[in-house]
Amino acid sequence: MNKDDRTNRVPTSDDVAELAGVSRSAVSRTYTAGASVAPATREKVLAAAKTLGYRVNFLARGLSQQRTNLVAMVVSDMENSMRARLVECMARELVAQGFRPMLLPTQPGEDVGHLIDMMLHYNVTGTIVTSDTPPAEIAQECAAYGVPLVLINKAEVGGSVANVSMDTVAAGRLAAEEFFAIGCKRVAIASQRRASHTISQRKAAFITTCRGRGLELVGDFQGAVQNYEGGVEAAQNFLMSGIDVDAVFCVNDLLALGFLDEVRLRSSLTIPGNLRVIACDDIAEASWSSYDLTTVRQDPQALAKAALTALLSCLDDPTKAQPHAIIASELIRRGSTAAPLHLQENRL
Amino acid sequence: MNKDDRTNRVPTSDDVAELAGVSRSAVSRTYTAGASVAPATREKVLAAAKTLGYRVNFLARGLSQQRTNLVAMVVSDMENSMRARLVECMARELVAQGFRPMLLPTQPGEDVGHLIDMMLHYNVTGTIVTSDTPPAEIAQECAAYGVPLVLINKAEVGGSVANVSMDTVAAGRLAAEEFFAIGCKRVAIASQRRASHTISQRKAAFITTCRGRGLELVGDFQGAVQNYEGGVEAAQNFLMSGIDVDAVFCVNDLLALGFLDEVRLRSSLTIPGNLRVIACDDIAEASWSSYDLTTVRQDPQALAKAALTALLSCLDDPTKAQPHAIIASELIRRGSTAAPLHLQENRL
DNA sequence: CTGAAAGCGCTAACAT
DNA sequence: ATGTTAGCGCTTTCAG
Repeated sequence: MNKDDRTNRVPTSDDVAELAGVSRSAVSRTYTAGASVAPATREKVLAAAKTLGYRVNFLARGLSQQRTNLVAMVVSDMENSMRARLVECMARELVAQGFRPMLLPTQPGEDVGHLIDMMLHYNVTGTIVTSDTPPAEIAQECAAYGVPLVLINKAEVGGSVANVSMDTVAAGRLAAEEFFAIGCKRVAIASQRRASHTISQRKAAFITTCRGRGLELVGDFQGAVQNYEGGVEAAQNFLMSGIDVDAVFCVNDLLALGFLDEVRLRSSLTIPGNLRVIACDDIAEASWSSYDLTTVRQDPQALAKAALTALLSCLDDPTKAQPHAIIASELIRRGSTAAPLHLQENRL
Repeated sequence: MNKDDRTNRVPTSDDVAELAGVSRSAVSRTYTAGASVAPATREKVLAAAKTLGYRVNFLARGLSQQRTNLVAMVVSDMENSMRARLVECMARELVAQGFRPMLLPTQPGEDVGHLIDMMLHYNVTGTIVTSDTPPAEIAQECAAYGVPLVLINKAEVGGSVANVSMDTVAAGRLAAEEFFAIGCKRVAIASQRRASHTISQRKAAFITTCRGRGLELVGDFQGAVQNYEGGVEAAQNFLMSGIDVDAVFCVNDLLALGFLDEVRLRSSLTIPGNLRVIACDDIAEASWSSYDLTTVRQDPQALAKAALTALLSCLDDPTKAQPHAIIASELIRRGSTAAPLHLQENRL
């Protein structure tokens, strides 16, 4: 009567052991890859577990193994569908590899300390950061507590932390090359005021290539934030400036959509007739027929896979050099840069 | 030398106790709300903890308290920015209340058993489902293992499970009322083939109200899925049908965007000139100037808050009746239903 | 108010 | 191959 009042409780390995007539260790071994259990006992255990509805408690396991397999995902700005996709891909990859993603949303001005607390309280096995949050603090704490950290599209911290990012240099270059190829002469940039490292790199590469190709850079029109509204604001600044421009390089798709909408709403400029536009990311909206935006694709799945590989490498050997991966960029040509007819013929 | 080789390890309550010259219990009590600790010892503990960089290990705590505060969020279809927002809001709410969201992405055809395994392995304190995954299995398992479950926008299971949803009936009604108010006569629906419960309710309410107001329902044009491509497909079916229509009710915004784009691309119909459109959700894209879509707002934050309230209620007293909440809907009037001039005057 | 001791569910030496 | 034992880090009676 003492042991049987465990009615309706979630079963433990003890319960299974008892029912199967073996020891707790036997049960444990049954669920440990590469342990030595006799097929017979293994069967008994599995049978007992099945009738009881037993599942290993990973938290208890984590406690004794010192490894929870919980991975913190620090994320901000999920409004941007690029971010949302990345989060989804990342979560999928993690789950597929036996990890569990703990979603930690941040906001730009938020207290990072709180975030760190949360991860450390739960003994996360690793951390992945893909937010606009300054990761310096996080990096420091993670290092102090021995938690592997992987940064996605955030190289600010320098070489000291594992990171994975798209090829930002190629992105800027591809855009400039394309503008050159379709015969543009006077180009501009649409960006956000407080540019991140990624954005600065894209811009720098774009500018360098423009110089090399003899394209004249006539302006950098900015919005406050890197989103739709930022694009609207950038377009307003562009239109007010009255500057004559052939082509605009937008630092990301979401901003580009706002830019396009505002230009079409407030001016008589047509795209690609009077103005060609290239952006970065290739979010779903970019391919919608209202936008049909030429863009430099950033593959969220590839990014997620690479991030996981980096994490595994850190886990495997923490003393090893921090891995750095760069995901190839690819130009996706769409309507916003449809070439003038005489050039289209040339390109056949 | 035996205890001091714990160099560079993450500190435990034992370490803190030793440094503070108290027992482990004292340390524990310091971090337990409403425990009785002398202010003096409390100070000593906090000081020691600070110098050591100690944080309570919530997993170990969870093990002894039988409560992890981990909450599983089962999510599918994050492409839809409504979902992405909801996930973000939900995660924020959870974190704010001391829970930690474990993100479990699913895909339509995926194995639910695997999902359940994952939650149960980690002894989640609760589960929130906002996916298109049939929750019947999940509901069953959660009930079997005593894990509180809250469904968002999924009432299929009936009254047996806690759920929170927007007012779908009002949504359909508001749309129909508005079409009536602006003088439409022949209305249609754009939807997806395999309609969920939510969608069916919206449609039913729309149809009922149309009947009541004497609006003629002339068709239900469908796409395969409830997304942009589904909207495109629905529009193609609509255009091919050649049926003359005043107004179209789209079952959600994302689908509406595809519908609008395709209609504008493939026909000479203008919106709202020849065709008025109302949808549901009020995602960010709906307000973009390319779309300017009238829609019935679904407030993700309110939904998230309500879901959390429901979860807390279940946690508080599992025997209590499962809470059901309905979030009010609101019609957001935009350009896609701009009324004819003579009616606009009437409405001043 | 405080410390000792038992226990949460599991794993990992160590014997056997 | 299997059972015994000693933890993993923390909370919580129970004495004092």
